[in-house]
Amino acid sequence: MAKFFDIKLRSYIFDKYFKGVWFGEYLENTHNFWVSPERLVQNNEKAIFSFNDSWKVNLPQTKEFWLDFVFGFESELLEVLAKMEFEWVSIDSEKLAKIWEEIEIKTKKIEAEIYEVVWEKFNINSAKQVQEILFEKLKIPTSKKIKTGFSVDNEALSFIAKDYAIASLILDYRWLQKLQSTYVQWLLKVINKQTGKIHTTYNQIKTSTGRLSSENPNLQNIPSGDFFSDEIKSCFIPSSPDYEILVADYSQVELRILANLSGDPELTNAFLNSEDIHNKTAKFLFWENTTITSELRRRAKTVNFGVIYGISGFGLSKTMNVSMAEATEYINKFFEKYSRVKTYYENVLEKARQTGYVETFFGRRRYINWLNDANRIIKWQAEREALNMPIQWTSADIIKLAMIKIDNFLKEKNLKSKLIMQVHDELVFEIHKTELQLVQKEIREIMENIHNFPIKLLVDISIWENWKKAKE
DNA sequence: ACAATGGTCC
DNA sequence: ACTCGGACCATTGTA
Repeated sequence: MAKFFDIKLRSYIFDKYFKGVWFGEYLENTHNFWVSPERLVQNNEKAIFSFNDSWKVNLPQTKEFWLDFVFGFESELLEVLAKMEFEWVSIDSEKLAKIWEEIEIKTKKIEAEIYEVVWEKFNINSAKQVQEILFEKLKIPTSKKIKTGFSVDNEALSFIAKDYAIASLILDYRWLQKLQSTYVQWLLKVINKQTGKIHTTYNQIKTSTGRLSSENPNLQNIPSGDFFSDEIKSCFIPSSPDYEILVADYSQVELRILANLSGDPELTNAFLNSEDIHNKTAKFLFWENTTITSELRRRAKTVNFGVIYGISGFGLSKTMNVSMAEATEYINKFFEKYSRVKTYYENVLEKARQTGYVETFFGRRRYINWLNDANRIIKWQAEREALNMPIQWTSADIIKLAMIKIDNFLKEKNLKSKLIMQVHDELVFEIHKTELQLVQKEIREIMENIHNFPIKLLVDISIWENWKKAKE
């Protein structure tokens, strides 16, 4: 284990991770660990587990992850995460309360409009009741079928919104309701009364792709992009007027990693020439259009991300709302243009079938079990995971390394600035105003040079008086 | 308590 | 028999 200089911090970490759950016997094929609720015994900096087979939990990590957890940089990251959690995040609760009021008023208004249209009161939050109103009472044509009838999700409602005002009203209502219940209300609830701050928990061991997760509250899915979302984000403030919020954001990190891993010349050139990668994809996907509108760029972006996520014609057609034939054509065009990506993917799968695992750029492994399964659905699922994992986990590793290095830097120089949040490819800091130049420069330096890739990593840095979304 | 549905983020 | 990777959370409705 890493040596923790602070006894309080150390006991916090042991509490958090090792009190109830520790790895005992590892079962190679299922990623299952036999664990026990027994206390851990602390002995010479080592956690020793007292066995008891009364519990079994399913943790997604492989044996390699746990080895790294103990001997590699995950243990150093543990300390950084604990410090972030200790610091907490300041929030402007008065402003948040005001937003709550505003949203409440708007919601009431839209609610009344909806009731007026249908001449009836019903619970708009209930999918079942919305189904009844739309499809039975108003006889609106249905689209997507689900288990219990016809879907009334965003996609289905958007589809009929141009003909039926009620659909767009419900969409508006839902959006506000979502913001209110999941974000504003939840944040207000978890603000600590004494400190006025919020306290999230970062989980290091819950995802199967090496990313962190955040809960109670989840700070990694705060919405952005529209008026109220930005209002909510602006409630995240520095802990004192001496600080400012710095957001450091890896630019297109997963596509850059894909370019580095595959060595595809087209992708590589695009990044070396600082082209807009989504525009580039759009240009040959929709070649018949001379100008690339923002809509076409958005669709090309979906294709680009689809490739990272392990593409399939069916899935892409669903997210892009096009026919399967059209989606398949986009995929074919993509692989035609970026042909080395295709070879790279084939090689990954080939190697995975032979060895049973895929690995990240830094050599971490994940064992994939169902690559030769007789059931096609299972097999394809395994293939998608196999293709996505090296990319997503490599980028997760990169930002984790950056967090450790930046923390070491701040510690060594005895600076006041602090890392306060992580959102997958984005780090959020509180920077003391006197340290602004120095720290900003160093953060960029560290993040961009985690590894000397042929295609450099790029970081966008922006400084705000509160937490706004950094530009894409 | 739990399943189904829906929605937000990278 | 109908799938794009990874997360967390709310509400309703059924058990």
